[in-house]
Amino acid sequence: MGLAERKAREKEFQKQKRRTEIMDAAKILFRIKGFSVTTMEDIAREAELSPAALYLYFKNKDEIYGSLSLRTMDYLIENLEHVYEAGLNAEQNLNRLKETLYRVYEFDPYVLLNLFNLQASGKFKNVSPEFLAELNRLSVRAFGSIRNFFEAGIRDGLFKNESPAALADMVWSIFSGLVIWEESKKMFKPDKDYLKSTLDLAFRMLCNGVKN
Amino acid sequence: MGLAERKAREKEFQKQKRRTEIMDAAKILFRIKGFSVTTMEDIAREAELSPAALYLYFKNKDEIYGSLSLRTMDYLIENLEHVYEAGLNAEQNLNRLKETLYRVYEFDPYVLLNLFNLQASGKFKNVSPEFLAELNRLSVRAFGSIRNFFEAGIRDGLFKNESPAALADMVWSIFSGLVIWEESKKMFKPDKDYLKSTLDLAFRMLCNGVKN
Amino acid sequence: MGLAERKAREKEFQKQKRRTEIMDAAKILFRIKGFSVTTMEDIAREAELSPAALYLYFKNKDEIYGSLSLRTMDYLIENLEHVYEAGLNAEQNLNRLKETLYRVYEFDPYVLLNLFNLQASGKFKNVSPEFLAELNRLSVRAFGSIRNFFEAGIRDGLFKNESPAALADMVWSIFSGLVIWEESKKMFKPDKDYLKSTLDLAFRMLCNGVKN
Amino acid sequence: MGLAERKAREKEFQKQKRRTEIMDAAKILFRIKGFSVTTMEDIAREAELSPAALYLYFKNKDEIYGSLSLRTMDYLIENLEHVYEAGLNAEQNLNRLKETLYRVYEFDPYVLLNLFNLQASGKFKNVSPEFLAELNRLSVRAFGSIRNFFEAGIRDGLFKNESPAALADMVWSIFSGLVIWEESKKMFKPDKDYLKSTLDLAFRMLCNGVKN
DNA sequence: CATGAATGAGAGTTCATTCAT
DNA sequence: GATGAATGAACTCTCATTCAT
Repeated sequence: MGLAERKAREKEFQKQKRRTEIMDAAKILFRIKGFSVTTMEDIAREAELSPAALYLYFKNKDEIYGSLSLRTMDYLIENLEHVYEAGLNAEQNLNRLKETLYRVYEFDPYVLLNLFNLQASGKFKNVSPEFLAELNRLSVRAFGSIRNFFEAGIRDGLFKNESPAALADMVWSIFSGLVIWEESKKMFKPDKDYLKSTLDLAFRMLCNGVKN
Repeated sequence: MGLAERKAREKEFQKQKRRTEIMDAAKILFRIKGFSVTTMEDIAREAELSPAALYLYFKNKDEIYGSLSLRTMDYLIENLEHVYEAGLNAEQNLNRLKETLYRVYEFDPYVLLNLFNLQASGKFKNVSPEFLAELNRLSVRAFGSIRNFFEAGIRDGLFKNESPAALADMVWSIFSGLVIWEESKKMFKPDKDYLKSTLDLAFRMLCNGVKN
Repeated sequence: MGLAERKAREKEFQKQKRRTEIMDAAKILFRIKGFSVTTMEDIAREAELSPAALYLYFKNKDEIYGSLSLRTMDYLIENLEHVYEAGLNAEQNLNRLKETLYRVYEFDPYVLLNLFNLQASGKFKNVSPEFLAELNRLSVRAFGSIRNFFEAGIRDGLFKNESPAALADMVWSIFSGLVIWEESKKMFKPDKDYLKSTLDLAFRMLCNGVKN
Repeated sequence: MGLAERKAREKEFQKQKRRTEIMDAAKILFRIKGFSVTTMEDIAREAELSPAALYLYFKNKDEIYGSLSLRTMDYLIENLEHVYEAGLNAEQNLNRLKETLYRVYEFDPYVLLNLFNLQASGKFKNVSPEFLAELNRLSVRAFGSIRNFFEAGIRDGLFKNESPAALADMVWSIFSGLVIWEESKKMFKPDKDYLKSTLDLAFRMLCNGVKN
């Protein structure tokens, strides 16, 4: 009993590890080359497997992308859930939001961007409606968390009385815009990382604009 | 000479017109479906031509994308060149910047986004180094215009003494982030256009943050 | 008017000719090798085209098979419709039926056999339900023609009072059984054609059994 | 010697049992889906083994099919060998033939059909010439048994003086034609079994035609 | 003995691109 | 100048088969 069980767990663990390896390989390539330009062979080479092996772990290419998106979404939601902390002031809370967004960026800098863009488009032929619905549900929830952040802040008198949804739109846009822009600059000077400092600046400006 | 010349000019004009038609067709499709998912046949159908005819006006698919990018870049630069106007206050000048960006967005909402992202990537196999260099030159110049805007504003005491380049980064990021985000929302509710109002809000916040 | 129309007709004719060439190539190969073993490249080679060219004339491999089946079905129905002729005796009418079946065999010896077998199976992934329904409709009609033949013969007192449907089953079975069997013998001795003589014998026996 | 030998025999027995299980699994699937559409994984699942295990008992997929064919052939020959019984009349003897064929059909309704068809075709890449020769030898022998049946009947004055080979062809064709046709009807109405009754009818007609 | 994991070879299909007309 | 017809190259995906464990 003990042995068989441990072996089974070991197996499951190995399988998950492989899935993760493949997803990480794909993440890098999708980021560099884009989804439809990245071939299964590219991913396989990056993951040091044969193309056929990928199909042991994912049903098809779209599912790799899908799993990647869901994973990032989960991470995003998990991190956004408890950002706002009563008792802190406007600066401190906005800072917490900034740090959270930056953490998510470090986890997966690019998939996030295409996420919303892609979920409703006809681009994916092989993705199940269930998956799309799930993705949609998660993105609504993630966005809702940011909106709640501002709602709470306004309620507590920290922020100006603007529409929380509009503020959430704005923060999210600034964040993703920065990611795109700084990522593209990295292509010329791959070593430097401007994101952190530009993000700091943006939140400083934003803070001035939004706090009461 | 008169006749031959006029005919030649007429020819040239017709050719340019066709090129424009093709580019406009491609612009729409790239925006909706993405570059690599859009086929030459799609473009041809949209432009009411045969696929083969496209090759009379462009060397290949990448060149269509390239021309599109350059055209947008030209438009962007032209519009950004004289945004800052001495004698106006911070609000008024930022407003002019906002209007300009919005105008450019209306001209070409999507190519803009991928522009920087794509220029250095391996996505394009058939693009000449010359083209890439040209694109690079233009984007540096466009970005420089925004930087100049802030430099002038700071010199005139309108804006806080932040790094002009960082401010330019920020404005450009906010703008492109908003476009992506609002475009993706359009996929769910295609009729509404939130961009204008979110852009207004963002610039209002920004103004509070940046003005002296 | 005259010219354009003639050209259009010429075009259409060429297209039909190509479709026919492809179908004929496929027919030969499906017969020799079977459907799923025959590759698109096989068909292309036989039709002296590139594999890609096949897709200009048929949506996919299944559709080639489908068109082949429908064509044969049409031919079968057309031939079976007016076999029975009042005023002739049992021998003469059965002879007419035999000749008709033989003619159909010469037109398409093998597709016929798999036809019924395949129409209800899950073997075809890419075939539209409409197509399957059409195929079904045609096979019911073809079979009905043979049943009608016996009904009429029984009504006119030529044949014994057996179930017409059962007699039709029997005739059709004998025919297709003979085709399989004689075709398989041909594989060893490709030059001889036993079908005609075995069919003659079978109908002679049958005639003794069925006539009044 | 006793122990080692018994163990060896036990081993051999177990091995044969497994082979049989695999063949039975394959038989079912080949019948339902056809040879080339049935995958090794399908067979393994049906036999409750891993795909790799199949290769411990058979060299490859073709050999599974081959063994299946040989087994059916053996059964067929064994059953056909002593059908004719001197002293019985035409009806009774034909009845015995009919019952025998039906028994063989119940043993293996489908492999039988393709058997002859396949043996000489290019469908099998991995089948040894020895196997094909063996299969050929068996089918000649099986067919010879039916021919002998009619030879004996004609010699005894039971049947008309037709070519025994032609009569054998006919009987075999009718039988296999009926099986195909009734099997394909089963796809629409899976519950009913018309074969027995249509076979009865056919042999009744045949008997009228062939008996003296 | 049995299998999970892996893969090479090849299938169907698509599409940017060419070229004779 | 314009295009219908054709194709080579590449892509996604499948599956019979192998092999370390």
